[in-house]
Amino acid sequence: MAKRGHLPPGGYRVSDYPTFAVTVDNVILTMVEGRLHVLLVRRKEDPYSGCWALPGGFKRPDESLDQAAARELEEETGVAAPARLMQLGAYGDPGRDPRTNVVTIAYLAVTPAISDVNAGSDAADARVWPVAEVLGSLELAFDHSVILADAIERAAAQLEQTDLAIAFMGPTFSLSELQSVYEELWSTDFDDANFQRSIRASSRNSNSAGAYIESTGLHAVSRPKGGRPPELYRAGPAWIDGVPIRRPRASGSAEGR
Amino acid sequence: MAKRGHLPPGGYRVSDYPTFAVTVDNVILTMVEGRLHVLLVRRKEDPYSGCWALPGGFKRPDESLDQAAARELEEETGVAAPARLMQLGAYGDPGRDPRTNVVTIAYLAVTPAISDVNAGSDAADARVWPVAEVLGSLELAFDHSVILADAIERAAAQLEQTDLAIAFMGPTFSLSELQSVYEELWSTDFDDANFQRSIRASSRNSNSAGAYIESTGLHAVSRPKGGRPPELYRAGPAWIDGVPIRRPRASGSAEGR
DNA sequence: CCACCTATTTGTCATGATGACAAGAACCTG
DNA sequence: CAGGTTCTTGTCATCATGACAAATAGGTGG
Repeated sequence: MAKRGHLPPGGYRVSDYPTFAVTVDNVILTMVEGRLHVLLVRRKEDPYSGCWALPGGFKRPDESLDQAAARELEEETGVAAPARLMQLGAYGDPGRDPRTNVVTIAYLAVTPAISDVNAGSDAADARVWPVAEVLGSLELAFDHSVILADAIERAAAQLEQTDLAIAFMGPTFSLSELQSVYEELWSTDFDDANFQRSIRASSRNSNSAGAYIESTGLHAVSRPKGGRPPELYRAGPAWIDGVPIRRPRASGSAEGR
Repeated sequence: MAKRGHLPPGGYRVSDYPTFAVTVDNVILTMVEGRLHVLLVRRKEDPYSGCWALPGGFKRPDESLDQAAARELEEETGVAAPARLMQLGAYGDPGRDPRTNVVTIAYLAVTPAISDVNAGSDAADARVWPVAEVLGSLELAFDHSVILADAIERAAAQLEQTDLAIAFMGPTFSLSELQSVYEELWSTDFDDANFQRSIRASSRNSNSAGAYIESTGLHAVSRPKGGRPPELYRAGPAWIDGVPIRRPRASGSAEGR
């Protein structure tokens, strides 16, 4: 505060104030064989060289934070930015980057299974990892483990409020694929019959613009292990808000993750 | 990207990358006579000198973002930081500050009625404003109108997930005071009887650690206009999650705010 | 003191959502 | 075709919610 007292009247010089580097980091979640995965890159340079990290990089002055996030994602992994790249939060603890003062803005998005991931020039490698493995044993660079944990929590919360679960799906999908998303992120186990009933109920949103999901007339091709081929659905048009399905509240003791 | 190609092997100079000023801004919401209010300060210096703005200021390198938010709030308004100062998001569009590249991290908190607000040395004035008035006619500095709108939306969403509504209340409160918080932020009108039933139901959380609210034996003193004096409640101990009351979904046409 | 007003609280009832579970349908393999 | 797997339809009891009536506990004006 003393500083400000010495300022010339009518303004102050911005150079009196500390400066920071601003970066963006992306948490890209996807579902592979019913398990939650996250897209990571292996760092090529110090600090944390060789370490796995969230794809991200420095913001430029002439772009918005959202644009920076989308650009860095594509540059480092070759993955096109999903439609809804939502801001997760800012992380700026002193010392989180050993070099200098860095504040990072974390972004969260969800995609269908990613076909090809290509490490950009800044990264030594890039691939999707099972989240359970990453949080369990893998050491991420910086405070990226914290960011990842926050992202998963946020994604789980969003499932109840928005149609985020659909973003995990491809152009068409079965209800059991959709069910696995909710079950994985909420660590719950739905009754198949009741799940279908609830989802279909939210798609009969008589009032709203569109339904949560729409039936295509199609059925999936049968798979080696057998079972009745499921009906295929697609995302409903312009579904905005409402509650796709309600998250069961823990009834007994506390629950971990 | 060309830049990075010329870097010395084994590292890079941070000075090659653009720097930013990082600020924090606080949205402090409170309820005055049943209407939502927000705490603002009048700027003393350029840019936007004389304009009303969210209380905030520059982050220092040796403090966390949370600490910076709490410090700036107290410095500029004399208001002690509420217990739960939660991060709202980062705003970093190019040109949002005419001086230089500034990224701001917005915080959101809720307090009971504030007794005394005192403009700090950086501010010409400080007081609470009705939110309806601010969003309707008052021009805020920078992009603070956008931040405020986002904050209100977030607060409304949090009402359904957490016990945030209690943070608007003083040490003891009546259920109709609590009801007015939900009604104001959700633009709804609850049936008094049903509201009480729902709130009391969430306080009988048999399993969880604590109840949402607890009954004190007391009753409020009667007021000039008459009416049965309401029973007084206090916040329940360590209520964590669950759903205090469910937000009614819009049934008919679209809704503003 | 009594009629009348206001605000809070308790109670009733019909409806709709949810959880548990049974059973049928459509495909696989052997 | 028997038996296994997965998806789908149906039933039933229970619980939460919205609408509404009525009782309670205070005020004010005559």
